[in-house]
Amino acid sequence: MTRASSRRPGPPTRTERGIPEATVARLPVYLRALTALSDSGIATASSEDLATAAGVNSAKLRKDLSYLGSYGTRGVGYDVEYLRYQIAREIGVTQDWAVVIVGIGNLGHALANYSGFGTRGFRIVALLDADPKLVGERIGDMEVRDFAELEHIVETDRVSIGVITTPAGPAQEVCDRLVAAGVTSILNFAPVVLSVPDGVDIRKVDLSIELQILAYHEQRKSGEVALPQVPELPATNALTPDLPAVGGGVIA
Amino acid sequence: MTRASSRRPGPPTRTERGIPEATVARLPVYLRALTALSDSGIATASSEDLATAAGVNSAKLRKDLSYLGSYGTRGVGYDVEYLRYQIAREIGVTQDWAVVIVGIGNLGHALANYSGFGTRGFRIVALLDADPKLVGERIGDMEVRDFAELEHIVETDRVSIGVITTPAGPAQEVCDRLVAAGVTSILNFAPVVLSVPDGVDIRKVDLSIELQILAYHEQRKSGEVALPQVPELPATNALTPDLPAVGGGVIA
DNA sequence: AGGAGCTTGTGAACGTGAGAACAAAATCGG
DNA sequence: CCGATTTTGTTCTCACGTTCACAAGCTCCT
Repeated sequence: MTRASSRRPGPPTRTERGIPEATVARLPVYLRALTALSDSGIATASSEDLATAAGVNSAKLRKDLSYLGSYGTRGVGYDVEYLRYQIAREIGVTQDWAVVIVGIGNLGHALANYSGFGTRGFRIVALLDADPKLVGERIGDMEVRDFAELEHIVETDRVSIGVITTPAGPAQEVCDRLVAAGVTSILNFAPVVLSVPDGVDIRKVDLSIELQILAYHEQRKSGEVALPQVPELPATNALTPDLPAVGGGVIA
Repeated sequence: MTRASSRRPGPPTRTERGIPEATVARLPVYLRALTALSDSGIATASSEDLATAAGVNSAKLRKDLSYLGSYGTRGVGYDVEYLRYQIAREIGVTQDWAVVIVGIGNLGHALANYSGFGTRGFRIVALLDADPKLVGERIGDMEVRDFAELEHIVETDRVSIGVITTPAGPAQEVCDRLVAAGVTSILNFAPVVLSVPDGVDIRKVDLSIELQILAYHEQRKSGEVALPQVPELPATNALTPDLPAVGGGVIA
């Protein structure tokens, strides 16, 4: 090889204020486990204890925690309260995040009623829907407001997180409006791929995809035998004689 | 080294009826994209078209599809209907999977009403709850039945997939009952880590974890400045002076 | 004070996944 | 019938994530 690629030469640059994404995704699980231990009156826990409570293996847990700093004590373990606070701070749930929910159908209803929104650290500031028949309806101690008020609400309440629980159809438009209004994190429950500009984070929760993944594994459990493998690709191009129908509807 | 470990010596054993997990998780997305294209009357699509519709890059899509077989035509692309059928067959949604939903609170209600359960291939055969006040209530064209009927229903309707939408408390017990009754795939919405024996697949959908992941990234967007890093670990062991409260409640 | 016994934090090996790049194969125009 | 063009399928390389294994460090007991 002649020339070194454009890699930075210095040290491995570990922890350059960068926690691996896989670790970030597990921190909330650890936080929940610590809360449960704390509620049980347990003051100290080893990585083994914590790992069991969180459903991971202890080496992974230790490595994950090591990205945050050295919060344990060798020979002893971790102080539950202290570690809990450190993780909460790292995630950012020591402060309050304002959240809007757009689309008050069945799912939107369910989320609006979700006590405390599952976790402290998040505060629903508005339930929005474009349907005039829904506007004004009371859910818990909140009232459904018109989607047109979005921009005003986002600015006033400094909303940075939006939850989309509309059907697939209007989801992209709702998403664009949210982004234009200044929302920079979106949790999408609608069964579509949303596109957002750089700088906006988006996460997807999709029931039917989860079910299909389960079905895939289920399929090769029961049988264990080979499936009716590849029914031979038709001659060349005269495809689609009459394949069995599958799926259908935009919300497939 | 003296003795070779118990690794099979043969060829790389590629595609020994094993599709990478990351690919399996994307197949449902491709299926949905193909359905959308099909509904738009598009008969043929290139990997580029498909990748755009699915929100991935085209090299990844081609590699994913290659695990299923050679279903494309070089210089042309993929036949939408044909590929859709092949993916559906691979996932297993060409057959019908019987599903029970346990826990008919807000979320259970929402899922029960979810038209067609999002995708063909899944059929809700029962809504179960242990609360006598809920039993007998009609939701859509179904009636809530007593959780005690679980074993009978699972056997009669050959249920292999269970959805848990109870609160965190009873979730593990419900899970154990499902497994004992013969359910081998579980989709868990309760905010707890469930333990299941080998051979049972479990997937988790967790709103508060998703929100916390968004919060983490949001936190280092707005500031971009360093956080009030590590407030110095207290002397040695006299921890927990009075850290700010965070979280709380078992369902944290 | 010193050694035994735990438990953390981390270096190194391994496995999986992503993306670039290209050869193989099909169509189409002349 | 042949070469240009298009697009797939696949190989190769790199980055990321997981797991093992062990040295460093803390506590407790003698």
